[in-house]
Amino acid sequence: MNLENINNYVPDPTVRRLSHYKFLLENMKKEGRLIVSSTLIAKELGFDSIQVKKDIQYSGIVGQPKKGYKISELLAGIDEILNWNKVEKAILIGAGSLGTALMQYNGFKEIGLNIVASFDNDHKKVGKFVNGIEIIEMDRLEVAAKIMKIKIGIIAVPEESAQSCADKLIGGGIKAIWNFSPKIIQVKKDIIVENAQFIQSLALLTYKIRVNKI
Amino acid sequence: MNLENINNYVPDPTVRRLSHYKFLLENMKKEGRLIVSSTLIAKELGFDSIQVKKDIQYSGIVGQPKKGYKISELLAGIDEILNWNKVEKAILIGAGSLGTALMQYNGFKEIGLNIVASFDNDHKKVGKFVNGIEIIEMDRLEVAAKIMKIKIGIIAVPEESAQSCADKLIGGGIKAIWNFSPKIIQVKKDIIVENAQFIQSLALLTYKIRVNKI
DNA sequence: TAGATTGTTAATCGATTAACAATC
DNA sequence: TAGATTGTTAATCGATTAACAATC
Repeated sequence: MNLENINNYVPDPTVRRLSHYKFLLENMKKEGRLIVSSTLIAKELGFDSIQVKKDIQYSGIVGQPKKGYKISELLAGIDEILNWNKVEKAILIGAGSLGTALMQYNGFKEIGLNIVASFDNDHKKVGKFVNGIEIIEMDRLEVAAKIMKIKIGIIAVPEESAQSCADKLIGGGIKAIWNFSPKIIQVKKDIIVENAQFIQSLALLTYKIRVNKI
Repeated sequence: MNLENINNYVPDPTVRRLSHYKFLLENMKKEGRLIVSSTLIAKELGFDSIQVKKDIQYSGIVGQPKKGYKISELLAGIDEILNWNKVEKAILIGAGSLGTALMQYNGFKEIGLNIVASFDNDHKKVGKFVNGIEIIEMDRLEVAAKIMKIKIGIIAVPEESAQSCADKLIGGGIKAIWNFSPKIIQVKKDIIVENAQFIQSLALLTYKIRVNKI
């Protein structure tokens, strides 16, 4: 473990929950609320209040006994941990239905993820724009990624081409890959890979259906 | 904990990994391979071989020392655990870009999830078909769900309407919800909810980018 | 046989949960 | 004040990892 980062370590389950606190707190802020207790967050999200308190500890934000935490401070703390207070450019591979859905989703900008271009090898799609994002020929990926100094690549292609896409992204200097294909990709260990496969999530759902005899 | 199910208990992280073994093993089967060792599975997926061995134990499948496990037996065991050997009907709410992507994806049928209809309150979309799936008026959801005896509902609508969609699904007799909206929905405790929010996954990616100073 | 792999039990690690004093 | 909530330390729980005999 890297000693320099030891104080920044946050468990993965906590990171996942923090993303939910973010959305809840943004809504509360919009409604004009200023202070929130761990009890209320827990109640709204169906979590345990002790767990919420523990999660908040990682942000370093301190609250006031009897009152709770300042929502603005909590939001700033969460954005800091999740790195959502900086804008990061990303490119997307695969302008199929899933890729299109990702381009259409406007929520990414709010948390600092800016999809600047997409790539596809279907010539019918090349040159078109989806939600302001151009679809570019696949062959130009590596050069474009290098010129734009992109660090994040998003893979939204079928299983068969996921590995070759990952190789191209890495060839283009990408450091982090968000993989939506069901394929586990092989990369050098200095490349960060996060799998967003919803098949994993479906496996949990169908497993629970069986166990609960529904 | 339910004693009747105690022998069927499988940890969530194992369930997630099993879904990956499934895809890897299906590919190996296609290539004509009959036997596989935990070492090879681990190597292909970047997992630990001891962990793979442990995961396989949950399926009850026994292997042969020195040789490994029969791929066909492993696949049957995984399908059994994940409940992927039965066909389950599901309905989808929200025929936007994400809903469309889900309807276009043909991989669900292979694991027994059959999306039989989708619902949307946009009259321009109602009556159209996406990949053979009809888009039906929202008002007809509850009655349709009851008639078709649907147990699984998929939510692919914006955050604001996620809760009301969940209520409608439950009103229609649905027992399990696969939620793609960033909203944590409130349900009675006998309803199974699985969240497929990719924002959670993005949080992990951007967190790792910060910690690794990429 | 030798060596790789399985099967199983034990040790370790880390996240969750509990407990409780301090605080406003 | 009384009581709810924070902050922090300890206990528990469960998943991962290690160890090793059994096996072909």
